[in-house]
Amino acid sequence: MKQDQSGSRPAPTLEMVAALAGVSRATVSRVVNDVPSVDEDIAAKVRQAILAVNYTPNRAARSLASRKPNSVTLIVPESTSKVFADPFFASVVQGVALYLADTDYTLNMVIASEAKPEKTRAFLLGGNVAGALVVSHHAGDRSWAHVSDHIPMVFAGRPLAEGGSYYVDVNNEAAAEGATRLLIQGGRTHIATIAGPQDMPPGVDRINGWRNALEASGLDDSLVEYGDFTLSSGAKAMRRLLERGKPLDGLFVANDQMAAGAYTVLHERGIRIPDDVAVVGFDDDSFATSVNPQLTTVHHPIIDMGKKMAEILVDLIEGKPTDRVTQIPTSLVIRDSAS
Amino acid sequence: MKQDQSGSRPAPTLEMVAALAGVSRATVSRVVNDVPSVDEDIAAKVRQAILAVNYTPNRAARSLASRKPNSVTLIVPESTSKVFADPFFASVVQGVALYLADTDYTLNMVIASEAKPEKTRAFLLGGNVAGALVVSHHAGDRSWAHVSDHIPMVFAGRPLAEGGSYYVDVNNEAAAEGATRLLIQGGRTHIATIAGPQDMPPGVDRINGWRNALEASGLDDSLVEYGDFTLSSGAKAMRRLLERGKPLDGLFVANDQMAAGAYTVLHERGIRIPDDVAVVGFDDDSFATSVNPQLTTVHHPIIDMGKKMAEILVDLIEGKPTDRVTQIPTSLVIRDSAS
DNA sequence: TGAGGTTGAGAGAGCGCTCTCTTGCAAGTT
DNA sequence: AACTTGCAAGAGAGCGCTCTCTCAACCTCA
Repeated sequence: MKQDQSGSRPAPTLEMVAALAGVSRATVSRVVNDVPSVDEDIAAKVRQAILAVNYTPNRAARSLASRKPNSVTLIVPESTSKVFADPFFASVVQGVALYLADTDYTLNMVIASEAKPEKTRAFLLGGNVAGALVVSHHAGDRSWAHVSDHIPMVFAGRPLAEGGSYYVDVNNEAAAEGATRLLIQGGRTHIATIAGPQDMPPGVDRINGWRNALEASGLDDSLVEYGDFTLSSGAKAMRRLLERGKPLDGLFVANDQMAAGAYTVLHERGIRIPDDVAVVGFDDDSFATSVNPQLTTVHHPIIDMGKKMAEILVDLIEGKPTDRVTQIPTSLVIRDSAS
Repeated sequence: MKQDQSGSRPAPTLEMVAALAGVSRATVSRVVNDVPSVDEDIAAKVRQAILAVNYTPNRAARSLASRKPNSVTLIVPESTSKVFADPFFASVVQGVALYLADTDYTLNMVIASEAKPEKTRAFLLGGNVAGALVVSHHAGDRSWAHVSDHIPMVFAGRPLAEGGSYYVDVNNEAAAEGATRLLIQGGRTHIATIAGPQDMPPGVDRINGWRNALEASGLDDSLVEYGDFTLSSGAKAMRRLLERGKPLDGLFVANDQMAAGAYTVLHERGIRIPDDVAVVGFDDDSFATSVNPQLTTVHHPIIDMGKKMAEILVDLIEGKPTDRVTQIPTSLVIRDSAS
């Protein structure tokens, strides 16, 4: 438990391995980097020496010598980080970290202060970072345009204003349409929606999907109320929907958290789910299985999204041709609130 | 939007700044590192040159030359990362990142694969990292003992088996005791608890706090049921509590998520909160304000915890004397479920 | 005025790697 | 036998910094 390691022996270097194996530094470097043109006998001897001294390459030296950074930054705008009470953030990070674990890139994280954005920008442009991932509620923020001229960047979610940036997203519109179609197929004819904010791409896309499905079946699409993706806003929207006094037997909610809010109001009024009103949510987060009856919802594969973002970023860094927009497939999880 | 920057001019170096300012590289280095013994006129000229070429120090070179890493790693065991549906993880990261933003350390994140722990260990011991923070459900996992002999480490939460490691935590026991005392002061005399798992320190400490408060007032402490911190386990525990058929007018729940589960059962049975049963939770997470009536709960300052962890780690790295255990103060947030 | 002291800037040797270039050697060619 | 080829290993020059050492310039005081 000696936390003081001031006097600890320094980490073994390439040089030491070379000396032990009786070869040159260059040869050890070749072995470490899997350069094929090394005699197998020699390579074996080197590998043994590496194990013997427990050698690990020094990343700083490597980065310096090769003239390229070996880390990738995940940026979370400060305002966004405050809102992350949902598992979205943790899951994206998880996906990203899992993918990068198998590469030579290290993941670092930055909370981008809105007060001094130059600080983050300087960090990114200082040549210390090979690329960046942005997880933001205001995806595609124009403020990153300048940065993305210099280093590869990949965004989580479709930017509100498409600007040629690389991003990965789920097909919110198609998924919402599918969810609504389930309601229609279940025989529901008065289908409302609690939509998300219309200044966020998922908010816009999900309501459009709902509308598409209704139009395709010639159903009424006037039963719309808006929330802000929070539980309480979902409850309020549900109340407003009910106060309209119109018939209502199906409900598509733009995320599970608002659906949980809607549930409380429905329960209050003694409206049965799914008997009186069938409900479909979106995201398949912890709320979906927390509520009773369990929520039928669209599964949003966030970890996969993180993985894909990392994959695309690495491809970009290494100059591989890559599609600018990537859609991750969703699936409808049928539980008890609609089927 | 040119993602291809292969031909972009290289980042400015110390050398370039020195040339522009007409001084030596060493002098620029002094200015950058705030060494006092530099003539103010010259320093001003250098600063101007730095601005002119938009110079940012190369972290790899710095780390190499100074022979010390400039990054700190946040480790999340794979098994833990899967469970992080709660905002705990995101908040700790946020706190850590916020603190480090004002230091010269960069935060990097690793998901420690349980399958190949040597990989993480090699990374940490390879001399590439100045220190590490561990956020785990099984805090104080003995597997880190070897690592902490070599680099400073700080854990989130008290390890189950105290082993001399540095950690920061809230005083779970005292906080739980205070929460229970509120119930007693409110005149409740039959106070139950839904406790957490007894193989996790918060689970143990919180039930102990509850018991302490009851004993101090000579009340019965037999009304205990256990959950695993999930919503559904809270509901089940509540059900078991009610099935005992004993009088019950107060309830302390070891976290808000289980409290939310208990709520659903209480509502089902028509038991009024707080009129029939007053409820106090723990954590003050999003569940506390999602439920109706809003939950009186212990505020768990997770962001502060992250900040403190980072602060202690940096102190450790820089050799400053530091307390081994740090308790972050909690506060009781009085809402509607008990007062 | 000159010895000794102080202060501030420059010189230059690395830090641990990568990578190009060169060298040495065995095999193939005439 | 003298030559060219081909290929694997070594030499050595950096990468952009830090930091110690050295030295010039200026002070101070007898």
